[in-house]
Amino acid sequence: MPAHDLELKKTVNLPRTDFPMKANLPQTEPKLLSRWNEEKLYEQIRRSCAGRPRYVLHDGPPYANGRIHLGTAFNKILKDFIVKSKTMAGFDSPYVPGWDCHGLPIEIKVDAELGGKKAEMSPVQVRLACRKYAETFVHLQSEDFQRLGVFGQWDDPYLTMSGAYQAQIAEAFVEFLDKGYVYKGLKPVHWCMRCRTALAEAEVEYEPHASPSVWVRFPLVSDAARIDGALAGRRVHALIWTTTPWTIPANMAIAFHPRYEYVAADVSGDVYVVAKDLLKETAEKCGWAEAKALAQFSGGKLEGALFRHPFLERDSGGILADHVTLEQGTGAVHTAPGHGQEDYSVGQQYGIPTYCPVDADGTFFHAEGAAGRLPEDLIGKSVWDANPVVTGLLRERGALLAEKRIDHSYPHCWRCRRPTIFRATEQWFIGMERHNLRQRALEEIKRIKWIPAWGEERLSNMIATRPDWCISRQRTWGVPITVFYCQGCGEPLTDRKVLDGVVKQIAAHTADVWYEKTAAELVGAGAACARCGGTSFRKETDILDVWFDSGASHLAVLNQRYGLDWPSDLYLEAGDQYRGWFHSSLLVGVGLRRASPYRECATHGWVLNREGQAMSKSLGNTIEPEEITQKYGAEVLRLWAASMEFSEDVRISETILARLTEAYRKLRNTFRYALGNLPDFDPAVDQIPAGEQLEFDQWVLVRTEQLIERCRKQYEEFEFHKVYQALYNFATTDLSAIYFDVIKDRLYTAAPRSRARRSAQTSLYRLTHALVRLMAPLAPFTTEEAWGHLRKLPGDPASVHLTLFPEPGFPAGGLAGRQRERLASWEKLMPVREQVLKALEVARQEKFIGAPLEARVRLSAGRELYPLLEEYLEELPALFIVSQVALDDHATAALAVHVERAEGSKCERCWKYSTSIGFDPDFPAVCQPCSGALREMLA
RNA sequence: CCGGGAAAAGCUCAGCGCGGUUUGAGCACUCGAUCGAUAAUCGAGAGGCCGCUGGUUCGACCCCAGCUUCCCGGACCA
Repeated sequence: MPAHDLELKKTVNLPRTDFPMKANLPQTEPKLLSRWNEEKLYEQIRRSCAGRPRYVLHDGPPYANGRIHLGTAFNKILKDFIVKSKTMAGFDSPYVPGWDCHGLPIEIKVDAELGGKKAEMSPVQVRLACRKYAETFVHLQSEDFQRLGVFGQWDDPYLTMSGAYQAQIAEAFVEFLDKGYVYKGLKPVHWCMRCRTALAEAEVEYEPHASPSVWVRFPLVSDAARIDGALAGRRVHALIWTTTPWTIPANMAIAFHPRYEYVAADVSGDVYVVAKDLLKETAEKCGWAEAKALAQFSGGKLEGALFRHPFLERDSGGILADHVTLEQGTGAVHTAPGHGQEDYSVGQQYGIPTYCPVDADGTFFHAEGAAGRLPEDLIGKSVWDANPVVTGLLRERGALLAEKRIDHSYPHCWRCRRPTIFRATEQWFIGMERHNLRQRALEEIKRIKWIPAWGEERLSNMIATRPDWCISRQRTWGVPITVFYCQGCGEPLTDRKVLDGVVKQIAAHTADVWYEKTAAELVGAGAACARCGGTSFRKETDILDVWFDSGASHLAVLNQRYGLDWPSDLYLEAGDQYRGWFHSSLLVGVGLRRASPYRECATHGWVLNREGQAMSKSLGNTIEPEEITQKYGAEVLRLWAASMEFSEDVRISETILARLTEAYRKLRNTFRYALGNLPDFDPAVDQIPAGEQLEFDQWVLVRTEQLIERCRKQYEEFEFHKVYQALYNFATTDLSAIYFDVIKDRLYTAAPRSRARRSAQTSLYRLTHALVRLMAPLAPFTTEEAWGHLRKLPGDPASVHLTLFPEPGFPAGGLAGRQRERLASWEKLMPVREQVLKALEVARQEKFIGAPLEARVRLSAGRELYPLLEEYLEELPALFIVSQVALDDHATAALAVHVERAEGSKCERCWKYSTSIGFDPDFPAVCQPCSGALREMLA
């Protein structure tokens, strides 16, 4: 390169900036995070929002067990989008994160860690171990979430195991009790008779087991003709099959499927009602030589029929249930509500008592709740020993038609490995019909805004059909059900004053106080049993369902303590929470506050892998958030979350992340280009009023205004993927491909302080100022970095996260209406530009030109376009990035583009071809405009 | 099996509350340009039985029904 070229190059205003091209996110993000921490940025944001209208997103507590996964990361990032965008839209939007700390999964993990030691430990010691376990993961998860750039009150989150929260849970229970929602009832649960304990689903293991299966007949005692005329006067029986003969004493009903076809089969005089499709198999099992069908009818006919228990003095009614199947048995299902979950729920529907004559040891006793006294042979016998006794009784009465051992998988206790049983135990319930709770909840659902709309139907269906809420668990790690029982008569003590006193003690000492103190200490002086006047009590040992804990979060958190209001504006969780948190929170809200704790409820989808399948640890197809932050940076993970339509299931894969990394680079380079061309631009003095800018620079500002409008609206509607696409398309198309490319010549070659260059810089500055803020909720790290490199206007805070979104009128404010109208011309010129670029491409393919600046473009156009092109002829070379543009006088109908070699020679400074090279003797190698610029620079 | 949801270029998304020309964008891809945004930038091109099958209609990606696959919750297995 000749010496004078070097000299000329120095006079070109090339970009320079400290904003690096390479982000190095995994290294730079933690630095920014610690800076934000030191500066207490979240608190600054809170202070800056004082007095604004409030917008409360109430955080659903993740379970404090294990590290975060992509699902929880996705959830938190989405919440952060909402909180940050609401804040920047002018709301006071605090974010108080929380954790769900009680419950079985933790207790089981701790159990496993403690092993045999647990037996020697007191409940308080076990609870302490659970608390420590939960604390560990609260801290780990907190760090993980903060690493993602989620802003919030991390130094004071809500924990369901804190004393205050536990007291709130207990208080909520007491209120439910006081208002009359709570009752004590029986419900079958997995029960280990050796350990004398209820077992959760997670605590039973299925192992092979041999059971004595039996076919038993129940004679019909109601009018057979009502089932079918052909049965009048016949000896009709229902025929049931069961693998647990010992539950026959607890039989209370016989269930039929409402839509299946049944036949009444004559077997040597006795008539048996059996599902049509199971007749053949049943005949084989029972050894019937001949079974003649007398009648056929649908199961619905059997509802209300009465059958006599084979050896007890009571009748079992015919009922209808969808759970009856045709896979095994007879299609007539022995129903013992005290010993089976489905039997129980169908029993509830028919108002059949949950009768359970088996005690905690698994032995029979004379229980209340059903007619017919058990034979003394059974009393005191364990259920396993009772099997032969029952079959013996059945055989004696001629009720046993067949018996056959069956090997099947059967639930066993995970501790002692013994087979378990289903046994009705006393449980606490919240009655869905009490005070019309169900109906009121359904009404309330209609008032909530659901995003997406189908959420309403989904939760309504669940609430409409759910059974009463069983809120008790036979566990240690949780909030105790704070009820006492009279030692004398067993009556529960539910005196509100006493229970309120307990709540206070929990608030002061955590719920451990329930286990540390005696009943007498907790009750205090002066309490007496309402029934017998007794003054000595024992404590309830059950704890509350953890869904009750988290369902009460709105009571514990949306209050003064956290500076929040009840109800919240929004809940946002994955779709599994219709069964969980959305559900329990609504019931607690409607029950205790007569309204939903959320005005809006948004759902996001599940995170799936590349093939669209669920990720699970057992399949080993998971990607950890930490992996992504370490390899790509949290910003890329956030862009991933932003680019997805979150209401549907979303996918993640290496390919997707690679794309996003590239998109990230493009966005970053957009900022870099703008910042690189602004080092000598002081917005306080160098800005040109919009009305005095070049039209093309006005045009890009108006485009920016449209972008602002769109983005603000889409943030408001939580359509983050549309914000992302809008921002990204704007950066790639409007800016990189068009505006930046076109103004490059002016920025580089015009005199630094010329109006032409300052006009472009003004647009660059203003659009960057807007763009950085628009993108801040999605990309908090990079926008903060860019903001730091952008010169501030008076009033601009140090952090972009303390700013508001740009107003739609911000970029081109001061532009007169007439000027705005003129910009429509530029929209019309854009298609012309596209055609010119195509023509240049053809010329390039033909090797007629290389760089576009070697070209002169000759246009001819029809009547419509010609005047416009003529008007803007001066601007066209810049817009097309060619050296010259000529316009043919005889206008053709359609636009035609001809590419010619540019006239003159190449200016060594601006590289455009010109006939004015050497015009200025002082600068012989440059064109006339360049010499002018050079003179200006030297002056 | 029941309740809810989803299916469109390789990827991420528009579009279709009001059915009507060959369905769009960006990225990725291919080819080319540039070497003054340079581990950047610009241009052009090629990619789609709009999951399948029926129906309504003069006409369907769009409306209706059924099916297939996937996801969430529940039931069953127990």
